[in-house]
Amino acid sequence: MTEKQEKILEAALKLFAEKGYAAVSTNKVARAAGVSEGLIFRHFTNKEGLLEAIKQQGMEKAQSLLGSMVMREDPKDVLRGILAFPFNIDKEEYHYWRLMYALKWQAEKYDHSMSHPMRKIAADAFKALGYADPDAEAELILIIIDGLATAELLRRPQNMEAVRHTLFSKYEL
Amino acid sequence: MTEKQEKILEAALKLFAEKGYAAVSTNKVARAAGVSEGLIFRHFTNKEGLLEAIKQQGMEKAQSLLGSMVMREDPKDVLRGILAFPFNIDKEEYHYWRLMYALKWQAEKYDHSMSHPMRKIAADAFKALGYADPDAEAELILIIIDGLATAELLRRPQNMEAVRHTLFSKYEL
Amino acid sequence: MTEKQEKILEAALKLFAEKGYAAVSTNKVARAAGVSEGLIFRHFTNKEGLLEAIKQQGMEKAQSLLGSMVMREDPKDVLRGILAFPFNIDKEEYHYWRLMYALKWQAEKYDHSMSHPMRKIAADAFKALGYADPDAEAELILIIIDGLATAELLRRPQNMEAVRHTLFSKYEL
Amino acid sequence: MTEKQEKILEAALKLFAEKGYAAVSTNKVARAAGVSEGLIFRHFTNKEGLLEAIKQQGMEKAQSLLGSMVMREDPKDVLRGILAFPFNIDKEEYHYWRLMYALKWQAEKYDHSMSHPMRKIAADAFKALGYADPDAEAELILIIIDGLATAELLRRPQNMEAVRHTLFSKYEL
DNA sequence: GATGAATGAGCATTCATTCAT
DNA sequence: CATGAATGAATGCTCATTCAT
Repeated sequence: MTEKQEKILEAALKLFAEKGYAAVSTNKVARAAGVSEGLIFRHFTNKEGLLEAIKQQGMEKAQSLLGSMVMREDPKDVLRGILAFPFNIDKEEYHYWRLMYALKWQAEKYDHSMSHPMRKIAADAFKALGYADPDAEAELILIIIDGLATAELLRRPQNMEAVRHTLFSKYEL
Repeated sequence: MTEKQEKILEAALKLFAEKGYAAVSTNKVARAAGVSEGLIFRHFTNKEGLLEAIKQQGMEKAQSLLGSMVMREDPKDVLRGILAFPFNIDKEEYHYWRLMYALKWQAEKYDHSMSHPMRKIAADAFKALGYADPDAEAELILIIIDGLATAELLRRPQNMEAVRHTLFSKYEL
Repeated sequence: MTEKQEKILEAALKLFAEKGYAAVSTNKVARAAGVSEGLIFRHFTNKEGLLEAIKQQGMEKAQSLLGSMVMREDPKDVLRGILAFPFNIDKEEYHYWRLMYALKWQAEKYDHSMSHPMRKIAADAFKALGYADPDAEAELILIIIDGLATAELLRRPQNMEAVRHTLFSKYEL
Repeated sequence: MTEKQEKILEAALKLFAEKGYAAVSTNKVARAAGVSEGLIFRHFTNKEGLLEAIKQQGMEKAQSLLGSMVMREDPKDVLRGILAFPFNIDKEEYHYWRLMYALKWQAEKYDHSMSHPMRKIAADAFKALGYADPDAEAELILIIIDGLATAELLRRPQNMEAVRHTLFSKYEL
């Protein structure tokens, strides 16, 4: 991965996240990256190839995030870890998650299977804690996480700490 | 509103919701509506004007939805009404809500103030029920609704009824 | 000629003169005339038909102008009459002459034969006054008139009265 | 300036001069230049940018023309130089001057200040020759030049040599 | 006579992509 | 590896014109 390749990925991620994949031209990406337009195609074949590379890069980040959750033994710790995600999206990852969430809405561009492993982990935790319907609880917790991440990525509400406290109380965490 | 005008709105709503506003050309809208491309501009001035007309149309639906929630007296009924929304998105409104949720991610195209009134209603209900931090509870419930609507609009999970039951239990509804 | 027909001609003349025939759409003409676009075509067949009608209307004005020149007996009076033209373009005729002069530059749209009769009249006057080369003098005077009209229509120089005096001196008028 | 850039400029100049700026589409320019339409915009940004580039190119020609007039010492030589212009528009410059004169009639597209320096030079010459009203004489001579150029560019009268002789006699040149 | 909905071709411009250098 | 000239299809939009009412 050359320096210019990274510049392109960085610029594309930022622009795609902010304006949307379809609304950003390769020309704009090239200019933002300080690179000739042709270079994008030499390195990534396609505009879509560029998107794919960005997704790949982020998938790795997501995987390591997921890894840290499974490691815990105490099921409450697992839930704490899972629920912590939307409250801890740091600046570096902000653009990436914004793009991933935005892409969800664009039909062909998104792979919905990504959240499957997390659902399994959550269900196991709820089962261990003796919840009545662990699968539904897992589904709900994933849904809540999506809601929280959406709020964090789009509106950045001021009282997120209070929300977090309220939510954690409901699960006695 | 002529017949062709409605055809255009209908086709545009469907396409914008499915593929995203930026990814759908006016040409495609015209063809889907069985109409000449020029007619779109005669009636809606702009591609953006077309979007605006769609939003307008949906805003009215949303307002009547909101209206029915405020009318209730029992705060639990209010919460039931609010939380019922994502479970009751019927076919007719499906495209509209998908578009609205998708547009959220496209910066300039979305007005975030839309959810303000609902937040107020929810906070009042939680206060009446003696919840410790009604504002945080209201924020959380809006976030959960966003998560639920997203799930319903994008993935249509099979166990939504179980999720609904699990969620309502948490609020003793 | 109905009232609306006249409104159309008036509006078209003004717009064509100010912005140029090609740069003005029939839509703009209709709106400026307070008339439906279709009406233009009912009355004038074509956008070009509209232009033709305007030219026709003006041709009549020009002819009556020319007529008044021929009537004089004294050749100096004839020259005075001819040369007076560019200094006496009144408001009502301003738009018409601006359009005619502008159209000259647009190839197919202009009939150059219009100035023929005036050339003849001028040549006769110069011959009567004993000028050495009456034909060349006539050609020159027509050219000067074009220059004067151009100045008057485009730049409206402040010292036109002085110019007029200077010019008339040269011909001892 | 690549070869294709020059082809575009050349073709655009010819077409704009013959049919008028507004009446010539970029598509026609591209086809006449044997070039893809997109290339016009890569090199000149705009259709207007293309016009601007043409004007720029011609302005330089005009400047060198003007330069040669100021150099003369004898005021009669100066006048001869100035008046010679419309009689010496050679083929290469023909299209350029036709375009410039045509643009005059299109309001926003023309900069009227271009003739200012020439007016000053002419006025100085007439003053040196003891003419009664040098400013009016200068204005008149510019007007005559405009008339002559118009005739030359639009009608190419056959007896221009005789006209030239007649005119020069009036100024004893 | 008059309207305005409707059309299809054309417009300036942008786009993703290719390729010689 | 990197550039930037070049392309052709597509885009949002405007145009002159038609036609049912």
